[in-house]
Order: sequence, then C-alpha cells, then structure tokens
Amino acid sequence: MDQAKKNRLEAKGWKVGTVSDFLELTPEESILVEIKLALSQSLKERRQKLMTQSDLASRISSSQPRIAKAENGDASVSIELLFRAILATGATPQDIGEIIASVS
Amino acid sequence: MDQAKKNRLEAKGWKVGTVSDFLELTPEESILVEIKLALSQSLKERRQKLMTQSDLASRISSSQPRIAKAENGDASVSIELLFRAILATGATPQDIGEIIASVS
DNA sequence: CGTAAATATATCAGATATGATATAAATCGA
DNA sequence: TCGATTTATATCATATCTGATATATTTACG
Repeated sequence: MDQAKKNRLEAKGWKVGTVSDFLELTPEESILVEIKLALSQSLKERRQKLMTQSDLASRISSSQPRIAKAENGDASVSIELLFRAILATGATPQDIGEIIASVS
Repeated sequence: MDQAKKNRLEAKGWKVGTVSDFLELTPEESILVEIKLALSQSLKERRQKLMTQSDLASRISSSQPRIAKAENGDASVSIELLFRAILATGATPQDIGEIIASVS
C-alpha cells in the first residue's frame, strides 16, 4: 500500500499497520476496509439526492454527526450502521449487494 | 409476521416487537435481520466444507463459541464478524454481494 | 454402547460503537 | 458580505459486541 493511501485511511481512524510500517493489512482486512469505504461513498451519493444528514439521522434514530462519520468512512462506524443508513435511503438488498460486489 | 417465525427469531436473541406484540419490525429492520440470517447460513455452509469452527476461529482470532453463534444467527453477532468469517472461508466481495442481493 | 471430536450454551471483563450534545467549519443564497 | 443551513469535529456516558473460558450437548465412529 502506498503512503498516500495509508495516510488517507489513518486520518479516518483506520489502523493501517501498527508499530511503524512493518505490518500490513491481510487481504481479508483490506477487503473489509474497502467494503466499508464503498458503502460510505454510496451512502453519501444516495443521501445527497434525497435529504440532509439530519433528516436521515432522525429516520434511523441516529444523529447527524454519526451520519457525517458514516459518509466519511470513519473507522468507528460499523457496517451495521452503514446498512441501516443505506436502507433508509431506499436501497434494496440488491443495491447493497451490488455495492459490495463492486469491491476489489 | 407469524408467531412461529417470531419465536424462532426471539430464541436467538432478536427483539421482535417489544412491549407485548404490538410493535413490529419496520421493513428496513426486517431486511437487516434477513441479511444477517442469510450471511449466517452461508457462512455455515461454506465453513462446513472446509474446516471446523475452531479452525475458522483461529484464522480470524476469534473463538469457537463465537463462530457457533455466528452460524446460528445469534443476535449478538455483528455483520462485521460475519463478514470477517465469510471472507476467511475464501469468499470474495462478489460472493458476499450475491448473498445479500438474494435477500427479500 | 463408549469415547473423542465437534458444536452449542453460559458467563464475563474489556473493547468498541453508539446517540447525544456542543460547537467549529464549510457551503450556499440573498 | 452576511446570515442561515448544512456538514464536520470533539467529547462523553452508556449500550453493545468482543474474545476468552468453562462446560454442556451433540455428533461421528470404533
């Protein structure tokens, strides 16, 4: 993984390699991160067409700041919350399946 | 939702309706539950062809009991863990996408 | 049968994710 | 440019999920 990408991920709270730069993510860990980022991006795109972050937050009993984090690929956001948010934009399981299938 | 299905879900820790039987799951909540159950089932099928629960557990630094719960659709298991486990069976994002797209 | 391997259930302390709140920063019209 | 709306960041107490451990139960098979 190049340094630029690593920096981008680490800014969002991802632990890309611990203890200096020797450890890398395993392939599976990478895929998981990429899936989350793909979900984030898709959430942002879908939500922007329909409503504000606050609107979406109240629909799923969450908070505007949490939606902001979800859309920015913050590491503290679970796939769970990403799914709930995306579903609240009207996405179907098929839609989510496609987002995930598009990874890697 | 019929009583039999409700009982099945509640046995696994899902809160299907609170305060007596008046509250139902919203469509989105239902989809989320169904996605998790689909992932559980798929995990079980894939893992059984390849290894024991203990084997899989050690591959993802988890524990055999947690894999058991994951495969049984226990409500305490996150989508996160389900993904990690399924990926450890060699599943690709495409595979996971298909599992999710097959829901509903 | 018996017994060993695999799976399921129970419990728990620690880690992580949560919504809430406050507020800063950015964006957008008038 | 300015005020208002939207989005981002920071902090925090609580809830949820975690792996670990112990152990019960089931399954496979001699």
